[in-house]
Amino acid sequence: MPELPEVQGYKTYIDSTSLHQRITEVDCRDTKLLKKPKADFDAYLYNQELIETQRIGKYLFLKTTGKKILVMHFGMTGRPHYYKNEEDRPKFGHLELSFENGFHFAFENKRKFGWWDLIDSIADFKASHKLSDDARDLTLEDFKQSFNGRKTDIKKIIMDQSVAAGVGNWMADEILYQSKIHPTKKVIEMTDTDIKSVFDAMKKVIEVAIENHAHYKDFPKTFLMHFRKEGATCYHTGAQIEKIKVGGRTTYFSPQWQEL
DNA sequence: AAGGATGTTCAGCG
DNA sequence: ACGCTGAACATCCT
Repeated sequence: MPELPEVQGYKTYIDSTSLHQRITEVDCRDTKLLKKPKADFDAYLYNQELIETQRIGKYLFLKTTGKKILVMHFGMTGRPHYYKNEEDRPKFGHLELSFENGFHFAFENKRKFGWWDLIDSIADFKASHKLSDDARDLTLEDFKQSFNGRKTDIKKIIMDQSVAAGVGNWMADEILYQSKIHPTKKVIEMTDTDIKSVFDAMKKVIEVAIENHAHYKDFPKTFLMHFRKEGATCYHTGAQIEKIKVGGRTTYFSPQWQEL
């Protein structure tokens, strides 16, 4: 689930539930999800408050009253869940912060690909992870710049977090469907017009998805998400959606709509 | 019930 | 040094 629009929703959710409350406990059911020793999380979070969040791509940074910034990545199956009663703790809430008001912030993570870390600087983190500006804020100039010297498929490029932070597998398919570009189109063969249409589609997909709270069923009828499965019917051409692998990732596209 | 999964990282190769 | 590929990661869901 969590690509840029989902994580944006998580940010809004956390902002409206979990800020400005003293942390009374840091609970960890599986230390593999922590990039630093559990003792560090206790030392830097206990008795502190979350004060502000910032999202870059799929990463969420939580500034605290303490000396460190808490970073979360939701992996493939993560989401936050704020609750009060112990019986409501989610089954896969492997990490959790408890607050003075008796509520808990659970970090649900079914497949355990998500993690927490503690860092000093968002700018340093962004640089060391080679993250581009968040795709929502990215300029066409920077986007186009990233294509220089690359010889691979367009889908791989837009999923590259150093090109457009926040774009993941479903968004990449949606963006290419909206821009009528074939996922294995080599970027070196793309015209400026092609690149701009991908860029514009990316912006559109991001905003539409955020407006609809990443709830795919509410997306416009013309969005691939409604028929993003093998053999489903393309809204525009009536042809069958095809499934292929691009850069190791399952990819859905509409053959006549997105011609090579 | 085996295979696939919306992500990231890293080793290995050219 | 850089870009690309494929595997690994841990585990649940279909």
